[in-house]
Amino acid sequence: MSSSSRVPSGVLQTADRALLVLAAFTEREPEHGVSDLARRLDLDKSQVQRLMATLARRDFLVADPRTRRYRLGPALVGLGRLAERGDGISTVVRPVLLDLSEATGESTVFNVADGGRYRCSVAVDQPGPFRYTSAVGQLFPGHGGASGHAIFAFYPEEEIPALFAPELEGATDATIGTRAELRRRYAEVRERGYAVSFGEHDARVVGVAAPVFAHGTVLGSVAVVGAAAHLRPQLDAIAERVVAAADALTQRFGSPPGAPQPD
Amino acid sequence: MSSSSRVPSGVLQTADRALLVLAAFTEREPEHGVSDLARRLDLDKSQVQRLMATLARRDFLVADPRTRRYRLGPALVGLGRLAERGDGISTVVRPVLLDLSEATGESTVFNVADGGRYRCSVAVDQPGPFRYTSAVGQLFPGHGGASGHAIFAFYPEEEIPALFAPELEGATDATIGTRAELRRRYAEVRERGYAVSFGEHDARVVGVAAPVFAHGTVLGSVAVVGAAAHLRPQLDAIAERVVAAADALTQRFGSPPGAPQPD
DNA sequence: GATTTCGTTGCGATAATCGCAACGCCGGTT
DNA sequence: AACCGGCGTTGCGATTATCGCAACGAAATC
Repeated sequence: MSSSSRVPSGVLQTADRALLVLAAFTEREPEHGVSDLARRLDLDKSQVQRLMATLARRDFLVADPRTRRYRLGPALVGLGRLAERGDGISTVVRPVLLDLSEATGESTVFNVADGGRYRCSVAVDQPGPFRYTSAVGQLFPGHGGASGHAIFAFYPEEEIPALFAPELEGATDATIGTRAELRRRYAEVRERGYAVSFGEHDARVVGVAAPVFAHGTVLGSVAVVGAAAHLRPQLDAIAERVVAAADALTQRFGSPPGAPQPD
Repeated sequence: MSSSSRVPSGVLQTADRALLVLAAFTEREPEHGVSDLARRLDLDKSQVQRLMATLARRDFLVADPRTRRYRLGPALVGLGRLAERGDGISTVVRPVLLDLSEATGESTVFNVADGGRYRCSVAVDQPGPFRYTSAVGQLFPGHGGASGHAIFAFYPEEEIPALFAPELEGATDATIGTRAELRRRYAEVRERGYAVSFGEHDARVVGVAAPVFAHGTVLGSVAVVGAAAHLRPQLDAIAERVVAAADALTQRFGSPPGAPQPD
């Protein structure tokens, strides 16, 4: 063993290390060499080489023959989509939403980015004066709503126009505001860490949303949606809870670089 | 079994089996119990249980506490998206497209489903009379084009209306034809196994596309796009090649149910 | 052209894994 | 109710796959 890596008994070390190798790939570092990763994971070169070869054989990784470095492979694409579609996610997300819903007394949603739009993935409805019931699976245009802002504010700025292009044709400026205004709102959201929408659809409905990241990119957002009268007075406290919930999910969807999973 | 499973030296058995466990999940069978999988993979219950526990600890699987069965977990979502974004995929796809492009003398594209649309993922341009140059990253409405038909013809029929809803509002019937006609075309595509579009965008451009599957769902499609004068005379031969290329990619993105990966 | 760094492979000691068996538990059946 | 079958889980010893070291050739760097 290296040092403190006591595996909690019943965990297969070799398989676990293979998962650590996969988790090492992020948006900022999408490719790794063998020695590279060996140092980072504090494992022997030979071990990492064999792990990566094993992963590559099943197309979980692919080796760029030119650079001899590895990238995430096609096998993960299909699995990722299947994971997204199935309700394994809701098993993880729902408890978090339930907590948030209970703490705030309002409905909560988990939305995931989908092209330039976002899709309602998991929803917890809180019976209240304005029953805002979200339809799981429904697609929303990305440029609107607190959820949309919380997601796309963290996209690379140059990708935004292409993503929104299909929606923006034919949309009036009144619907989405000018590009410049959208960019300004995104800057605000990035600074605060969460987005607030005051009744873009319905004046009495307020949304508060925070981004969920995975491996360095925005994956989706957690939102509280409820009556303006309820939410406005305690906006700061609620925003804090929303951000906390989103951060908790970020941990589950892919640990941020440098923070190993707890034992 | 232990007799014939000679691992090709340099492959870590335990890690490899963990990948086999992941690959066992499909659209048709999105959840598995321990004994269930143990039988299917011909491994001991205890071994599979430890594998799944290891995967679950890193959130690659999640256990439904009620049923005690496992589903694909959130960690795969982030990885899948990252794999889709990075160009590890093109490392695998490009050689296939190059072959197809060389064999047909036309441009080839690999498109992936994205919401109700599809996005150009990898493109190989063949210089010709009509240089049809595809922009990687570009989004197209799902109801059009051979690529779109090859993809969405294999979607569950009940999902189609919701997926296309945002595009269909404001679109004229002339653009997409009636719903009934679309459904009829999809039936054709499913029967043949590939889709042909005769100049929907440009009368001189013909597209031939076949679906790529992963774990039981359509992931995207491979298409040949070229001058009608070239393609029409040899449509059958080209379609056969397109289907072969798509099937080859299906193998790499996730082996279809029942067909284990070769050693 | 020298030198470092890389990815890969061989091999023996070692520790992790494997398979068996037993356990407690739940759900359906008798 | 008692029974039974199947489930997921755990302990444990023999075995075997794994690990770390060292060496190798090739490629990149200076």
